[in-house]
Amino acid sequence: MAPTETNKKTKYHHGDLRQALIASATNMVESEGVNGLSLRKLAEKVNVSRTAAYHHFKDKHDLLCAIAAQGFAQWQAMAEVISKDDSLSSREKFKQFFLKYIQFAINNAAIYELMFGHQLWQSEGDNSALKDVSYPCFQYQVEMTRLWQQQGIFPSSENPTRLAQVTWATMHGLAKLYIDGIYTQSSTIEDMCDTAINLLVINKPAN
Amino acid sequence: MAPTETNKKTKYHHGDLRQALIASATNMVESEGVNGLSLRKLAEKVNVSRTAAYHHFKDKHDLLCAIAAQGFAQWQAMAEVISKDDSLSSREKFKQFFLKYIQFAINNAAIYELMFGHQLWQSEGDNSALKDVSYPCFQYQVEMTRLWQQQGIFPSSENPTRLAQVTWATMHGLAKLYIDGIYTQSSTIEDMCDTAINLLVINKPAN
DNA sequence: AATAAATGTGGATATTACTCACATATTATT
DNA sequence: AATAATATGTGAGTAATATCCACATTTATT
Repeated sequence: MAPTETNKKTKYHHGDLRQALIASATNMVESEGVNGLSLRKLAEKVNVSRTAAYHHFKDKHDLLCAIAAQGFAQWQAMAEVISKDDSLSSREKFKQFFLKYIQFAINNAAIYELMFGHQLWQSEGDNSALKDVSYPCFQYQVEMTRLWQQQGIFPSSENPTRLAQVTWATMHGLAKLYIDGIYTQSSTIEDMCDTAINLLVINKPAN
Repeated sequence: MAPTETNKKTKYHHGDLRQALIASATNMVESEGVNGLSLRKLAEKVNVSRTAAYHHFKDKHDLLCAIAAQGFAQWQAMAEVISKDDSLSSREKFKQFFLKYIQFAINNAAIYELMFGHQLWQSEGDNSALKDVSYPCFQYQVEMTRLWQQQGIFPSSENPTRLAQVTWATMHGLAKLYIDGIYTQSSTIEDMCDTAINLLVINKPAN
């Protein structure tokens, strides 16, 4: 997309307002939190009228869903990198998976809140866009869990979906614990992860 | 309805407006979610002026903190009942603790969201009232964890605080998973809890 | 070129949290 | 008991917000 527009100073149409809105909104959410995002301030920042966004997103909820969906895509990409890294043993892959998840959540705290918060999931609005991207994301983790069971890292007696849910729950709980500062101080996050992994994983038999 | 208002003398002062506000606000949060609570509608419901609440709570945030604090007190009471029940073995106590926690979260979903959500914890406002009640609550769990370690339910090699953090994280993650309907269907909550407990606890040695 | 569709604009509305000046009830002090 | 201080109520008003509406301009389709 490089039409002859460079010489035009003020063009009526933006060019790619939708992407500009998502990008700028993501920034605002990251820097000021979810509640720091208002459509008016957003419009100001993108130099566009207050109501322009409504031609690209049904409402604020819809815009937030788009931001969260982007977050899921990012995490999915990271997970695939770990999964396909042949230099790692299965055991190391799980550990990396766990640690990178926490790291991702911490580095994108406000986006993470959006991805997994009640604001979008519990809303009555249409969050199918969110589910469409998050569900395969979780299914991917189920598949990895299945492999980990075969490698003896998790008990093969358990249902892989349940196992994936429990490991995700633990990761999610730790991430929230850290991000919101509940029951914890920031210095202990590594210890917490170590303890969690020790508990969840079947210990390698001493040989 | 339709009370004879002619002979009824409406008092200028309410009597115990603070408690009435907390109670009614709790109801509104439970039935319509956190975002369903507006101070105006609340004032209407309690039959009081829009601004009356500001004599009892600094702002909306302050009122929400009071609701959440009440939630912590309730859970603390439930935890103590389990802990002091002599008819339960230590192992059964942990299981009960885990299951009752999830049950509490599900039965009070909106309040639970308030208790552990970013809205109050991440805010810049004063949430010391919240921390004052939630911190002892967690310390209690640490003490119980210490005992469970002595009973061989958790590895004694781990730091009890870390263990309590990890078990709380798992419980919290499962509760959120269920409540928000992320990655899960409601029918599998019991299986998920079973799997979680199996993973976290040291298996009783076959005898 | 004509027309339709997409994408922009400013004006308007309803809801919201919150502030302010003031009214009335309760209590503490004399 | 009288009075002062304090607690607790009221209504008017403000600023911010999400969203709707009628209309303007640009782009795509025929």
